[in-house]
Amino acid sequence: MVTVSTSNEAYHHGSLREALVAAGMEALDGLDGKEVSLRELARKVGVSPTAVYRHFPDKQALVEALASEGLAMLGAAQAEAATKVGGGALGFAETGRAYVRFALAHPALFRLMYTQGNPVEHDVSGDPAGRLLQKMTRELSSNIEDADRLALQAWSIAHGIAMLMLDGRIPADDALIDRLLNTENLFRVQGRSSEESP
Amino acid sequence: MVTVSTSNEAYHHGSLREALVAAGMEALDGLDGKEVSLRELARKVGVSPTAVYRHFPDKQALVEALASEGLAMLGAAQAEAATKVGGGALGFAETGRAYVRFALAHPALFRLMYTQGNPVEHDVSGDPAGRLLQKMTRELSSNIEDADRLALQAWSIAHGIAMLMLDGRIPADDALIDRLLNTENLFRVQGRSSEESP
DNA sequence: GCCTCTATGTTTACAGCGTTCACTTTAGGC
DNA sequence: GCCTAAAGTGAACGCTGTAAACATAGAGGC
Repeated sequence: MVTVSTSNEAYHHGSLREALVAAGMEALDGLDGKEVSLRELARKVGVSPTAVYRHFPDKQALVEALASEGLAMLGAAQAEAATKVGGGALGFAETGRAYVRFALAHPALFRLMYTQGNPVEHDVSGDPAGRLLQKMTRELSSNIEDADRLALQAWSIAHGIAMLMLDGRIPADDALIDRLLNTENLFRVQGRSSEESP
Repeated sequence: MVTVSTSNEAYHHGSLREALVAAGMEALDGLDGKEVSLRELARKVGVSPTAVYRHFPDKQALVEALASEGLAMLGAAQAEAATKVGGGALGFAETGRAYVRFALAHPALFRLMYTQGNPVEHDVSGDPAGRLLQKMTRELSSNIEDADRLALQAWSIAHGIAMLMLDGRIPADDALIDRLLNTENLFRVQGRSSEESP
């Protein structure tokens, strides 16, 4: 039973949707492997399973609501991390760390955000974290093309680290995050690879 | 109904396990979002659902069998791609491309390999793709520490690109794969970031 | 050549899931 | 104060993974 913020049992008053999302976010903290169940959330909120369908067309829609809530949280965490060090290139690096740390702090939510969430299909407008990333890289780069490339690369690295750590492929170690996010060494290898090309 | 390789209906003869895995691999091609069902595989093979439990303790074990089959396929694809260009640094770069291409070619299998598969928990011995990666990076680097760092970074980038493309966050475009895997530009930004640090 | 034992299958059953349909309750506008 | 539309309920369907009891087939020992 989740105690909804204001009036305790004031359903039939429009708060069910928010209560479900709140219960969902709460349920997502603590279970990583298993996925959240619609009936379980209904139970937690004290309502019959079918009541959910008055507020969401199906489970997918409920899950997407959780996903976009998560994206907002992530965006906020990144923005805070960036401004705390004064923005700029240093702030940009900090958003990467914040990204991975967020994933480790909320494994189930993070997974859900990217596997279930509305795909945003190459449009960044509905994704606060994506918007911030685009803004920062465009400030750092001289032209938009470079900026967008950098944005996708940075995103890929951070996302890869996060996922591999969540999946237990790489130790979920804070120092390792820093070591991997620092990509100075990659230049050498890339250069060598170019030398060998005909 | 999947037609198992040798004798058509020679169950009760030890081929059920292989038939199930084959049916699983077949089922995984063609469905991305949904996950494979134990009962469905049993149906495809023409056997009752509970027969599966004579060969796998539970569904997870069956899924892990599929995962390790997938890891073997990936390792083979990468090795082939690397040798085709003559190995070396160029071959190393090629394994990255092969990794992402494999993910795009077998989305459901790839997801399953990394989210469900036996975590290998930081031990690379049961993972052919991981072994190859370790071998190549150690050949490319002067010391083991640099090599392992490079390995994890390269893995992270490729994995991030693959996942973001599978999840529809980034266009699944072949040219984009190359653009993102080429990380020469990252050096500049990283350098700037260092300048600003106190 | 028969008998038995074990590996491999089947049947039935249970609890949980998402979802549909028909129904009831409730709150608010006239 | 009624009436209507919104919101929640209950029963049911087909699906899932899994457990327990039972059936059968084939190999090995005699």
